[in-house]
Amino acid sequence: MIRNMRTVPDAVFKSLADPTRRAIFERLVCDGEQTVRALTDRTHVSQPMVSKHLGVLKHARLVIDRPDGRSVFYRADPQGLAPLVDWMKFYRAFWAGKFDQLEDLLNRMDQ
Amino acid sequence: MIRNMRTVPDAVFKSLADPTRRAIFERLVCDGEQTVRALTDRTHVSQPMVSKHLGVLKHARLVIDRPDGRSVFYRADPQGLAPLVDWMKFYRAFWAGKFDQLEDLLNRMDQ
DNA sequence: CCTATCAATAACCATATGGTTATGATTCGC
DNA sequence: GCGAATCATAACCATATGGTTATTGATAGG
Repeated sequence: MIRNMRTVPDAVFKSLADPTRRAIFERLVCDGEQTVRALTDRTHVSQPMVSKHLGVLKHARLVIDRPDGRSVFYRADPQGLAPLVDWMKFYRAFWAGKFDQLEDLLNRMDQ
Repeated sequence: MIRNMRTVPDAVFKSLADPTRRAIFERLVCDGEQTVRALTDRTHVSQPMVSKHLGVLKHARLVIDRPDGRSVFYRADPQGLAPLVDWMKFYRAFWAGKFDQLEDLLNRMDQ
């Protein structure tokens, strides 16, 4: 349980720490599978940078790539957020009954 | 709603990206309020570094400090995780019914 | 084929970041 | 009051990181 917190892949936290990278991830979530080109056209950074960011996201298993011809399509992978959810679960369990505010927040997640 | 994703404070994501900082935060969660000294004794880094990390966590509103004499006690603030929860909520809403795995994970958060 | 397009790599740069030791500012115990 | 303890800041260093502009390696199209 507690050991879980240590085994959480750093990669996920590090990946989501950069706003540009989050923006790319959000774009993939909202607009679905897209090529590097399409993503580049919608960010303010260069194509190589987009490729780099996608590489980081891929390493963290937050996105999945699908090469097709000379294009490479990327899509968000929901399972990639599992480590984050597990990490939150730990705090929820620990704080249960102690801090009502967090409890409320997590309850509202279930609306 | 979608705008929420942009207004999420970077500070929280950036704070949690560093493993040493997460370790300090986890220590505060598990063991409760502690002085800088106590925290320093339980990490492998120097006292100034612990102070710096605590400064970052404090800026992200993940911890609260309480000076007392020459000691300064720090404790974790549950509300500080709210931005993270909101961010997750967005993905839950977006993926609801689409990706069962994430749905299951988030449902299990409510046990 | 020859060229244009696409994505990844290389080479490079500036700055942010995590770490250190030294110093300062308070406060406590004697 | 004086020395020791506690924490923050300063000064500094090495490396990681986000960014750029070439360049390369494929593939698609005329």
